[in-house]
Amino acid sequence: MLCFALHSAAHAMHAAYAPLLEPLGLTYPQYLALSALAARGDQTVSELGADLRLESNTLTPLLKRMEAAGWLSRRRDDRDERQVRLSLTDEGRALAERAAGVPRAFGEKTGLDLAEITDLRDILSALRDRLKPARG
Amino acid sequence: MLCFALHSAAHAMHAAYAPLLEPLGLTYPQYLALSALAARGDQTVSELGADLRLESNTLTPLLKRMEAAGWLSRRRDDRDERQVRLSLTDEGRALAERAAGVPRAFGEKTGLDLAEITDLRDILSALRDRLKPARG
DNA sequence: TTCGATTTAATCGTGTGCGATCTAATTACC
DNA sequence: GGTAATTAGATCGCACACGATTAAATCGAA
Repeated sequence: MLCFALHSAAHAMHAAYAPLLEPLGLTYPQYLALSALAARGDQTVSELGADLRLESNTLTPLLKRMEAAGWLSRRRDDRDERQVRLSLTDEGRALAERAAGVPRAFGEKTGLDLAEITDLRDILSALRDRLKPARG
Repeated sequence: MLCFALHSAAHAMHAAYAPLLEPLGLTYPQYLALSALAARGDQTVSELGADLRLESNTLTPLLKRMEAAGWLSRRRDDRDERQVRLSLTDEGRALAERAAGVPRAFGEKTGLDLAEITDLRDILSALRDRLKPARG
């Protein structure tokens, strides 16, 4: 069953990430949001959601917790007040830098070499996009 | 980033399964539990947890919902009353049969051929076991 | 220009997941 | 045989994740 292999591998990946993120005070989805904002700069909630494949009903409470932690600010856009613009605080950017080493530490845990990691990543990304195109 | 590819592929897999399971009234974890019990026969909560890589704090409420739906029974073992034995009802077995076709329908959605599916499944299972050995 | 359609977040309810803790039952050891 | 250690589930609190709905802002067509 491919489905269970995929499910349980993602599960194990989560478990492997947890001890790496726990010292930073981050959950895995928070880490993804922080990294996306650090990589792409300020974004709206929907833009971030398109990147992470998450809806506002998931992101809103997650982002509020990150705002309460002092890592980002949420402000209504002046031009279009329906949109909420997200920007990392200095503290958030500093945390993102500290978190930048985490994927390398995870890569070592996998026991795969760089080529294997790249191949697997591409296969999974293609599978994801076939199952669920971004913004669709 | 392998981690995001894995995370988002599992996410997309979930989304692809949902419309297949919804007519049966099953969530994805419930489908896994039902399939495991149908395949392996009666099990205790910990045995099922070892298969699915889940703890009792996750399984107990899930199994109670499935018991309330009439798909399985939970009974303390006579020999060792710490253990709870799970067995599918007739209704549960019938549902498991109806659900047996779901992986095939999912396989078609992936657009992969059988060899690709098998390869990917083995790679992911091996990765999972390296990250998090069963029962350990 | 105005009123309906669309877009964007937020809110609510349900269902996982897990760490920490609890209770009850069983086993191990002196 | 009695007490400590272990084991099996259950409970609690927190954090996602999503479907459905709501509210507000904006857009568009008659």
